[in-house]
Amino acid sequence: MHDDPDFDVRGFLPYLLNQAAEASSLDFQKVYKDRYGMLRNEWRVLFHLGIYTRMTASEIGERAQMHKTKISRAVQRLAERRYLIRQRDGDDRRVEHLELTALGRKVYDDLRGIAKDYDMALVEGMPQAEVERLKTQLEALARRS
Amino acid sequence: MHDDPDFDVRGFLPYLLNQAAEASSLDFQKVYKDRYGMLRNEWRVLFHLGIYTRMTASEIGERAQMHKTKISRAVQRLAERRYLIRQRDGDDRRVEHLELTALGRKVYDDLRGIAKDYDMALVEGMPQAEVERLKTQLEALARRS
DNA sequence: TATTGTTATACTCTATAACTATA
DNA sequence: TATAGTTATAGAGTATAACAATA
Repeated sequence: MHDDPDFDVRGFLPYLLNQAAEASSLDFQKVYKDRYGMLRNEWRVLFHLGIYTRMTASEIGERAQMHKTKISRAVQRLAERRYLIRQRDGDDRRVEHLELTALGRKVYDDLRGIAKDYDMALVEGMPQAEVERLKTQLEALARRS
Repeated sequence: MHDDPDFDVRGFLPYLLNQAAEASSLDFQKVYKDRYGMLRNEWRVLFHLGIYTRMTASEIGERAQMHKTKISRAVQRLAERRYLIRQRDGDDRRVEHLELTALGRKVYDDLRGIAKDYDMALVEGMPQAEVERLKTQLEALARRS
């Protein structure tokens, strides 16, 4: 075991994923931070609302695999900045429906455009089919465990 | 741009990488934390010393893409636990050479064995060639930007 | 009793500047 | 002046328990 040659920890998947995630996130992180003063979880909530239009915190939690406390704080800050509005549900008053404001949508559109360019630059020179396979594999890993 | 249909932020690579990294790291994190009270950067320094036997902090920094302050603190805690020893360089007394102790190597061997099993479980059912390609792609993304 | 969302708290992780001791 | 490594500090990110309001 001490001399087991057939496993190199440098190729340990969680390690490689972390390195790749960190390196690939850095520049984009600066964009939503410097331009809009947003944190990562706020960007995540924002883009989910950008896609699904109207969601509750619980729904975002399921989709984004985020704990409710993260969402609660992200929503609060996004509401302060007038990027979203909250509407109490009429039937179940524990629930809040969330939607982007016009301003929030502008921010989303801007960031989505930048994300798109950024994404393309990351996989530059990589055949489209490989990109698709990579993303599918990452989705599978994210769901696993 | 508002209605640009050809980019779905859910497939944004930094996002997918982060989700996959986080999900895939969780269980293993518990092992080095609960069993040895180690933090992530300590595990990283430990396994680099496990592989390269004798390194300076700067060398680890280059290999692992870690800032010197992270290494400094990780080394300190590993030294406190007697997992490594530090030796001043004779020629240049600013430099310290780091090596695992017998205890440190035991810990490394244990964690490496667990990492191996863990890694295999993560890619279970995936053809070996695809695993290799995935890891190569992640290494490339980690080096980029 | 269970669920939606909030608040409090502690810990982990990162980034940066300022420092020391050597060179 | 520059480099190897340390210390201080603030901010970002996570995890968990306890809570209020509602069902």
